[in-house]
Amino acid sequence: MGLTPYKIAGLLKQRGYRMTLQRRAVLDAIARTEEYLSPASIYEKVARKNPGIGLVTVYRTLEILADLGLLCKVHTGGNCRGYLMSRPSEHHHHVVCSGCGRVVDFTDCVLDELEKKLSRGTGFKLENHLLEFVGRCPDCQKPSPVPVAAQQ
Amino acid sequence: MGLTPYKIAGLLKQRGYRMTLQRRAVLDAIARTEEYLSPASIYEKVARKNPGIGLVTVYRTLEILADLGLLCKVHTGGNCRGYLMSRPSEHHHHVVCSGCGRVVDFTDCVLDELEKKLSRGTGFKLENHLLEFVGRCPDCQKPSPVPVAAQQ
DNA sequence: CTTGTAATTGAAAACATATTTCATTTACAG
DNA sequence: CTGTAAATGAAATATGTTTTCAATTACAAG
Repeated sequence: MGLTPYKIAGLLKQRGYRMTLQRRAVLDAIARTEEYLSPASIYEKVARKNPGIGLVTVYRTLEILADLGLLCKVHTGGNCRGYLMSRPSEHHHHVVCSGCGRVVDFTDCVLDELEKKLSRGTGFKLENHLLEFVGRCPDCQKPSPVPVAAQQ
Repeated sequence: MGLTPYKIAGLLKQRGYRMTLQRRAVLDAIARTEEYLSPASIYEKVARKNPGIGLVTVYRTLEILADLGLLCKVHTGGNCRGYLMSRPSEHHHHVVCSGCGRVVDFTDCVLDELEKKLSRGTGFKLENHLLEFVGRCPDCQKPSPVPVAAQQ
């Protein structure tokens, strides 16, 4: 499986960033979570164990992690600002649970053929794409779902 | 082609909504535009011809239009709050220009097979998906691009 | 063409979210 | 240890969206 918080610590240092208690806490919170999280919920999670940490620090840490390519964004959940630790570092997409926010990755992206066709058809020079599936995870399909965590 | 502002006026009435000058203006602004627009840029566009209109009214109108399924959202542009008049009413996706925001629709969505596979593989009951391509439209590929309009 | 009324509007305030500023603290190289 | 550049937190600011409420308006019914 992917990057442990420990490995990431090294990565940060390599890039000239320092490893602080606060960054460690943010990393831990995201890494140990299967759902995507909003900045506010990351802050909440982190502040529970580290009272005194500033929301600003969470935002700044998120910016750095995103910059290093360690975070994925989830759009299909409400506010388009859901963050998630990047599991596979190669090209991948997400299946997101509309109940609990849990995210599963998949790497078999079948869009190459369509992309070529669209490029020919529209004249666009395609650079990127966004693909997410939304549905109910097995747990949330049960009568009394036991969600990983209530997602706003 | 799709829905004219005129037809939409009828649709609004059918649903118990009234047709006001302000809603008309918002509809016109969106319908005559090829790019996706943010609430703020819609307001700006509308206010140019209708000074005195409130930004609140734009938000409320957008909510109604979205509720009626007449608007599409664009995520790939900066803020995930880009709105666009829904052209084909059937299932479709977008190709978005990263230069000018122009949007082209396509209806051949090739995700059925992948969806089935993912559903089997993950146990998720899939409900929906989000697919957008981003690239440069022919105009914006030119040395001195002549974008439809500068996007925020 | 009136008239009554419920829907709609705009201004201001409230709320939510995100970023900047700056003095203080801290990680860590030397 | 120590010096210093990086990082932090509080407060202020900025940006985006929603709520509240009195005044206005669309339009159905007479």
